[in-house]
Amino acid sequence: MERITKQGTAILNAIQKAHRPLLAQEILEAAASDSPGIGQATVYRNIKALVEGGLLSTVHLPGENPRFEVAHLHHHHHFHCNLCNKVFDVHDCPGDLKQLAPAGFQVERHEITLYGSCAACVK
Amino acid sequence: MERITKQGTAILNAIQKAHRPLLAQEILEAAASDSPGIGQATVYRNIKALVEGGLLSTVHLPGENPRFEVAHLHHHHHFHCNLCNKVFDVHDCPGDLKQLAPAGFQVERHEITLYGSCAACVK
DNA sequence: CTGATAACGATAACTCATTATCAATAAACC
DNA sequence: GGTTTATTGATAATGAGTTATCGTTATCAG
Repeated sequence: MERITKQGTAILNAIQKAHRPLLAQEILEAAASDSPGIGQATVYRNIKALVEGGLLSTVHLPGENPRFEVAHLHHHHHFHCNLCNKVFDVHDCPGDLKQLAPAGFQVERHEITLYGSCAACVK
Repeated sequence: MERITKQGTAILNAIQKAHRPLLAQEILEAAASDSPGIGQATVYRNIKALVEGGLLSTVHLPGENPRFEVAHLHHHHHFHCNLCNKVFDVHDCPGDLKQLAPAGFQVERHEITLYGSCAACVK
């Protein structure tokens, strides 16, 4: 990705504007409004390059395809809306969960996924 | 699954003895010690029937293939060992996490995955 | 403006888990 | 034990997501 292209700009823009992790499919749809006719191969190519370049991070939720969001270093979690299936960042965290693990287990990291209805769907 | 077969018994036995969620591949390997030469199609067939029959529950962890464990009703979480890649049940829970979500979001459920080293790998 | 070539789009190919097919085997009722 | 047929095992097929291919297009350095 040495050159600046309309498609690449549309992809990065779509992800930056979303403020939430997007599926490859969602990125394609969002980027298509800026760059009509954009191909899915282009989306995958650009995502891959952006992840490898450290600009994006990959978000895995249980039983879901990977989503992508702008890499931000601070620890956070995710909320999956059961109605619209969108995923949102949750910036709060219950903190240390080491004490949950059985004796003898060393906890290095944790992932929390909340499920329910997002603000837009509750209305 | 109207008949009791050596393979079916080996599969259910393997899962019951594991006391942790197993991948289809792990079930195949464990059942093979009771029933050598057991085929993977048989494992998938039996797993499917056991899940549909309510005896097994499916465990999805982020970015992982489904695992299967004996269905038990109580709320619990999971621990994924980074070294041996086995998954263990975590029977403790921090409790209500509704307050983590942004304002306007309704939390119905949560999933927690802990990552680190299991007791066997720590030694 | 022009040439070199990176990136694109369409589509074929690939990966990997899972499911379907089907002849052979083995439960279970007689 | 014999018969029926559910189940098995080997393997082909499937499905969904992702990646490779390749001719075409468009970026950008000169």
